[in-house]
Amino acid sequence: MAEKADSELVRRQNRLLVLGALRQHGASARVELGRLTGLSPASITTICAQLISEGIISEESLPVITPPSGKRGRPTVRLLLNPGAALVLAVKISIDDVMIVLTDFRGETIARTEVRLPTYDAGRDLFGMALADEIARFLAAQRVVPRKISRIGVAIQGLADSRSGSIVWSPAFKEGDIPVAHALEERFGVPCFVANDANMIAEGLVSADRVRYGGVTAAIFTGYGVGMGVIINGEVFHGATGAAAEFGHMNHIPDGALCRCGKRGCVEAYVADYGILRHYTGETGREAPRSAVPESTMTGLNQKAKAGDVKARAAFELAGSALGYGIGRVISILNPDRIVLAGPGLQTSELMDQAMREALEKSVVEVLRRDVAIEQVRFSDDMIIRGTVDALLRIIDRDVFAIATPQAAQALAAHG
Amino acid sequence: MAEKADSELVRRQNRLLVLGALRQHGASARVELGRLTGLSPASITTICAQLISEGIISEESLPVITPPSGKRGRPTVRLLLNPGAALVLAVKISIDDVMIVLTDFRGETIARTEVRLPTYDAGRDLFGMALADEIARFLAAQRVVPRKISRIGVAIQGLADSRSGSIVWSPAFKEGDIPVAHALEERFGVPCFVANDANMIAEGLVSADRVRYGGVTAAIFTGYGVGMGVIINGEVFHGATGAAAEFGHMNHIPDGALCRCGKRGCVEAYVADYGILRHYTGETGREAPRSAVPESTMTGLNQKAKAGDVKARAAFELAGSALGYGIGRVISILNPDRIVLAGPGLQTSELMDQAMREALEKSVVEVLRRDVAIEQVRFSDDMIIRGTVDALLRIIDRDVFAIATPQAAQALAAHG
DNA sequence: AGATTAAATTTGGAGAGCAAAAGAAAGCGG
DNA sequence: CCGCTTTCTTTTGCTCTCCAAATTTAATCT
Repeated sequence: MAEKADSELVRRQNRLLVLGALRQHGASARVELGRLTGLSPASITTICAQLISEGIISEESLPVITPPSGKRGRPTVRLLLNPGAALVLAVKISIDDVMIVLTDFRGETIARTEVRLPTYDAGRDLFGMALADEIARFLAAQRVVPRKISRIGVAIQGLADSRSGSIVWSPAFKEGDIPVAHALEERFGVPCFVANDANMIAEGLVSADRVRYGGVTAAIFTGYGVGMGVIINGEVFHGATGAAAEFGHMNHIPDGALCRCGKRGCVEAYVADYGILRHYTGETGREAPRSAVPESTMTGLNQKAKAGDVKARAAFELAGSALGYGIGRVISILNPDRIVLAGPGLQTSELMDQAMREALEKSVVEVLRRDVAIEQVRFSDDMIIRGTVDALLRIIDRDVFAIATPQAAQALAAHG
Repeated sequence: MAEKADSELVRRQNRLLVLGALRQHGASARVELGRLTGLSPASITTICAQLISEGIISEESLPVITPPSGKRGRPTVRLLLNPGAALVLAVKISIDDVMIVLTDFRGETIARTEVRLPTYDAGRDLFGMALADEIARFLAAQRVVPRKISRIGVAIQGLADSRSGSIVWSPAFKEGDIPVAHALEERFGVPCFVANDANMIAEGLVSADRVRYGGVTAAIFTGYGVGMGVIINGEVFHGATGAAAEFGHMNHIPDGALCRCGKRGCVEAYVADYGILRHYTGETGREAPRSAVPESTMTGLNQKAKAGDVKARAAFELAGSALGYGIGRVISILNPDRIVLAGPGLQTSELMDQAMREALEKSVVEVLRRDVAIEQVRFSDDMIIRGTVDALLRIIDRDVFAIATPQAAQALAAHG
């Protein structure tokens, strides 16, 4: 059942509203915050005074000589998130590679690094320590005291367990069930989460456009792997254990092509780069390659298809069809109002796009399809880190700064 | 973004908490409500006094001569939902058949009727009126003034559109897009919703056991059709338009068996009674039968399978396999912590159950399956109406009675 | 009958938001 | 140049909420 409500909850909620408005709209005057949140000027004044006294936001310092604004009335004083209020650390783990990004409370990047770190052959018990070492080295180089970090978020390909903070299964690791969050929390004394990379991209989408992606959206990403993030009422849906939206490993054809996960017939085994390539060369039964397929290979294959190569065309059509059936199954279960497709594959191959739409028409009744907007979005690798940062900042807003500190409230009351 | 919070929201939330506690635990004393809701005795007193003055709840009237309770201290005064606070009307539409149930605010049935009403050949424009006529007749017979009804809920097989309140597609109707809610709202001046029957059963499950079904649960119902209801954080998930969880019409095999919906390869075309029967007789390409398969037919088929009939065994195994692959796909997308299976098919056929589990093992990696509890629940036809009533009452609690009427508050303040 | 126990209510206070009034800081206009 | 207007912000006074603590109520126990 829901929580009981009291005045503390009211304050928490309204502080969150103010922080959210500032995050979404950038520097804003108090009147503007009033409009955005629906709160009265009086309440906005009180809440902002408290947030300022806590160092979470600050008034914009105007230049000494104010230029004529051309507007009458008392000039607005814009408020902005205080960059130094918190630091967050976003980590993206790929095969034998780690990207670490440090941002301030506004989400501006302070420093970033990408380093080689063995993952595939890393032992279950040692990886967390190795990652912590790498992060510690990065922080030391940046002269940042670990304690100053407020949250750490780790994005991975594959299955994450949000409860235990571990990597359940990932193509980047030979072993499974690798604990990560606990090791980082121990080392740095900071809460840490582990999540699927596609879910993090979805976090980024919500942050970028709350209106567009605020309903029920399924965002599907194709490339070397296939991932999905599901947004329900503006919140990324993680499922019971954090493994929701495993679109890539949803079965497409019983006893079908072998997938990296060891099962047969997964969507990924048809739609991912390596799947398309395998179907072209005709070796679908073999284990998938470990290393990524070079982009040039896929571009080349695409050109062959365009030139009329029958085998290449068949491979792309098979991929498009699998994707279409997969999307159809997602529509049947989730009834989304929007499907976002991102990934190099679709953008380059009309063949695949067409096969996808045909499969959708064949497998889903029109009445279920008719209200779903399907759109393509440009994908960049940076979206994963970006989304992880967005998720981290949202967590801090909600779990840390929305909660009023009694000291600040009292201090404010004492010498108003 | 979320709503702003104020004292009115606090009251609303806490009143809802009290109503919810009374609904779930039945008659309870004020102390008990305090324990259940986490509210202080003082607040409980105030809230209950207001709810009583509004006629929503009432104190239990004790017998004139109180028997010795054996307990010291001031005796508890139990509070209970006032049955007469509201009336709700739950309607279940099947092929050429309508069930109407009138219940009080506690959910106790006041009257019920089941009448023949042509649906399959009903015109799109006339059905709403015809249904309204039938309801009006029922209410007249019960001497209930339509205005006394607070909400109407209509459960249907097939696709409902919650926004327009219409039946988008249903096996009970030849035509599609049949408006229903609007006609009833016009006639009776009462808000009305239209929803899928499986979603209503899911509502019933949540009401019956909030703890068990409070996480992410997918409840799948097999029988003449195949349906699913998805529960996320204790709320039934309806999707963008109210058509979520269309498990039965999710594709299983591309270009597979013909389904009632006109597409090929839907789960239902393999798992529903008529699907199993067709596969036994070998006529999977034909249009599905309109009328329901008699239970005796399925029991007979089951016995044949047990006796070793190869074709019967194959039909059940095919059904179980389709169900297993379907469940696997649901697990991949939703990552539920619980799957509930209900329906005569599974309970009677171990063959089907076994094939289902084998398909699940073949199509979903162990790490995704391991945390999902799969349980069987006895299904009764009454669950649909029961769940619709539960949904209606929850709506009334939240949207009507949780909102404090200013008059009542003032009246209370005026003469203590 | 008085003591004990437990439920419910009353009282007084704190914190929240809001409407209305007041204050602050700019441009405008004679 | 100085008052007027405009607009943003703060202050004031009020109401609403919940809660802790004290009080009242109504039973049993001794």
